[in-house]
Amino acid sequence: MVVHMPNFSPISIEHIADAVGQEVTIRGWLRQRRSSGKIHFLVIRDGTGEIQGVVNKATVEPEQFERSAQLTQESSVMITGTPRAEPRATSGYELDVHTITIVQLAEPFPIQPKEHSVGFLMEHRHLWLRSRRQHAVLRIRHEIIRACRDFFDDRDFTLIDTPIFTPNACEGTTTLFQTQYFDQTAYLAQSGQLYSEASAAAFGKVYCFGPTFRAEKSKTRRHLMEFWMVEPEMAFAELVDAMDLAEGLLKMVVERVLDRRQSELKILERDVSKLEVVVPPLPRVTYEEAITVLKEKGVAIEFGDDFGGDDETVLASSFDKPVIVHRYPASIKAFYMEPDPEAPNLALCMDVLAPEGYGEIIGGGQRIHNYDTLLARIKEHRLPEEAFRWYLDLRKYGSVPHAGFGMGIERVVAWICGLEHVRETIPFPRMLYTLYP
RNA sequence: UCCUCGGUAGCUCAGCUGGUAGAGCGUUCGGCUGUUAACCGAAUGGUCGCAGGUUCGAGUCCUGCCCGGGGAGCCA
Repeated sequence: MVVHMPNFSPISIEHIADAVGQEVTIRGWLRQRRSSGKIHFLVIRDGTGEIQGVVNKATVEPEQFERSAQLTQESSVMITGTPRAEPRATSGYELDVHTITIVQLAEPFPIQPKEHSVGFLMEHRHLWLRSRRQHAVLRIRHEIIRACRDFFDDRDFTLIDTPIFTPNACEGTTTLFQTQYFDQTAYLAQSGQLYSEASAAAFGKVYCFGPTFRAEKSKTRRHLMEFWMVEPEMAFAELVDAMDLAEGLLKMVVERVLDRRQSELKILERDVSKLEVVVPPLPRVTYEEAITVLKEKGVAIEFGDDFGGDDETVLASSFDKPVIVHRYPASIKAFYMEPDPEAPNLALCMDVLAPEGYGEIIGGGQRIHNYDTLLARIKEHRLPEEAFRWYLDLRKYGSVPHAGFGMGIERVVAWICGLEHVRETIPFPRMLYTLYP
């Protein structure tokens, strides 16, 4: 199949403004064709943008006009023509088409420019990715991931990736995907944190960024079975350092998307004023204060209860930016949380709740650095001591206070894009009972 | 695991107290020189999720099962 034309180098549609008046070739797919008898309008997308091509029967070769009449939705094409500014076009530019090369004439495309059910679209996720909305969401996802990496790289964190096959539960509470690792049982990682703690003692400031797996049968708009998490961990750091870091990270992520992805936010019809207010300082409340706020709003909750999805929404709606909630009761948090020296029943932990009901986007805190305290917690939680031998070792050889957190990428993307459901924030979502495509 | 809603044409849906299966979009053909989910005319389209049952007669009523949407718990 020929995809190179001898005399023209292809240009991407996002740079079409630079080529006004010159003959150029674009390579892409036909989003839509409209016809008015002797004039055809071809909407072409190439992954960077879209442009309407005009094929005028009076000015093109008859065989070119015939060819444009045959084109079906999503046919792959190479189109040579001259771009010009056009006030009637939605993108501001149009292409006067001279020649059309059909790379492949597409069969009838399942996804039409009309409403479809979520089930149908998910079944055709591999094709749905071509839509304007999905394209915008995934470009914003990319921008968010790039902002996270830049944030940590700029602050001298070292990227230390953690394993996906693990011998045991990191936290022991959530359900893990079990698999065979030759002749022994292994589990897919639910967090890189414990390994990041080891890395932090070697590199000082580290982060890991990878997929995590939870086999919980959660069926809500906030859950996926496979999702991506960025997890920084810092040696010589305490709870307040983790909170400061989280605040800085969120600031940078939101700033970057507002700065570089305005057109995508517009496609998604996101109310950007809700994002523009996300500037430090973020409100910080203790768990106890949060319980008081909830009680004042009439929520039936008592000190010691964990927040449900609705509680998080009520709490977050009291603020117009993400809110940091810290010092939860140790009893409802993971075993490795450092106890508060001023109130040993509390943990030096924090969660960040996104506004507008998007829920917990960050969870973390300060880790136990004392050997005896950690061993006692492992026993209390009835965790297999042998499996945690290496983790306990970290408390024997130069242990220091250390802290970090994990940020769930899909929830952040859902929040920033203003989406109803996290399933659109990842190219191929893994959901309860849905593994195809 | 529990609660709840749904499954009818390729897609989105309508189908009343049981009585011959419908529309729009798509597709095909024809018309139209500025369309924006174009428009106009014609043609095309069905194992009513599956299996039983009630009935003269079931898309419609009953039972069981399968699949999907939304939510709860749990979590990021």
